[in-house]
Amino acid sequence: MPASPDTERALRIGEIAERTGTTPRTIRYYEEIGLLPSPEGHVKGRHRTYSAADVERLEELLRLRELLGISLEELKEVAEREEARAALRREWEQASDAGAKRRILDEAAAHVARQLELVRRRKAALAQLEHELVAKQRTIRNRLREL
Amino acid sequence: MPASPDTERALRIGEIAERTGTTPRTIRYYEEIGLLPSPEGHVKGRHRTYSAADVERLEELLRLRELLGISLEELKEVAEREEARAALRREWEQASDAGAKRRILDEAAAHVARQLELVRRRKAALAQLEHELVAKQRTIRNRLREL
DNA sequence: TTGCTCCTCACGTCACGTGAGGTGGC
DNA sequence: TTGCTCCTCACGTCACGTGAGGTGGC
Repeated sequence: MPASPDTERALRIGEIAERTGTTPRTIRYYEEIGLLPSPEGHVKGRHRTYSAADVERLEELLRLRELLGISLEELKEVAEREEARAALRREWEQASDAGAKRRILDEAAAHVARQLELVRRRKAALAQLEHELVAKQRTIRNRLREL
Repeated sequence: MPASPDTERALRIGEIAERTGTTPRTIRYYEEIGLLPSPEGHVKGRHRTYSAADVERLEELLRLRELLGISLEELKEVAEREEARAALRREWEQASDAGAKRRILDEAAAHVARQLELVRRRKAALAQLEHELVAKQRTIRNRLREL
């Protein structure tokens, strides 16, 4: 019994689905359209196994989808950009001079700025809606007090 | 030429779609599934006409859908509840004693409270995401300064 | 070995998009 | 009358849901 090292636990699709609040079908579909990579060492017909890192990546994607309401096609672009930047980060230490480093950081900054922009616009719209609801609530309470 | 009274302008489906940021197809679909009422005096095969009040109602529904991500089935329930409350409001002045008025207001308050709850939960989730992005941004800026 | 959960088709569904072919109204 | 936009089918698509029938692993 080689015994999984406990630090890098292998999760089955049902477990990762539950942890991320989604379904196995959704995860397989995301894999099918290329939004998620085929999990490490998966052979057709056999069980998929996922790592804790996979949970985090999926969680992140689902959150962007849920909160920003972006399509899977757009989400794919986001994921690809993040993957590209992750690859760059791995080469970071050894290869790059200061100019290259600056370019990588500039790109990362632009990426984060784009997402922040979307998040803030949504937040503002929600705040507007909230204010309107609070105003309604006040009106109702005033009328109740008048009775 | 009777000339439209200008206060209650009749809008065509393309116009109301543009004003609410959606498409004619979506509006017809909402009508088809009973989310929107068939517009006042519409005969099959002939043009639909909408009022300014219709624009507001649709805008409201689209906003809830967009920002809260609720299904059309749930949206239908919301719309029906609002319709019922609007009907009650019209009867408000003449028929109801203080007890009935209180019940109507209590129901309205509960409705608004439910929506506020949803809006605030979403806002909190977005705020969390925003904070994480801002933290990332800070990290990137610090690294840039170190160059 | 028994029960799970997992697997792969494959068809169904929700919320529209997109023509096709035809009629209505400023 | 000419050009729009509108009309009603009806099929297509995106993002999965839901069995059907079968195999894998603690």
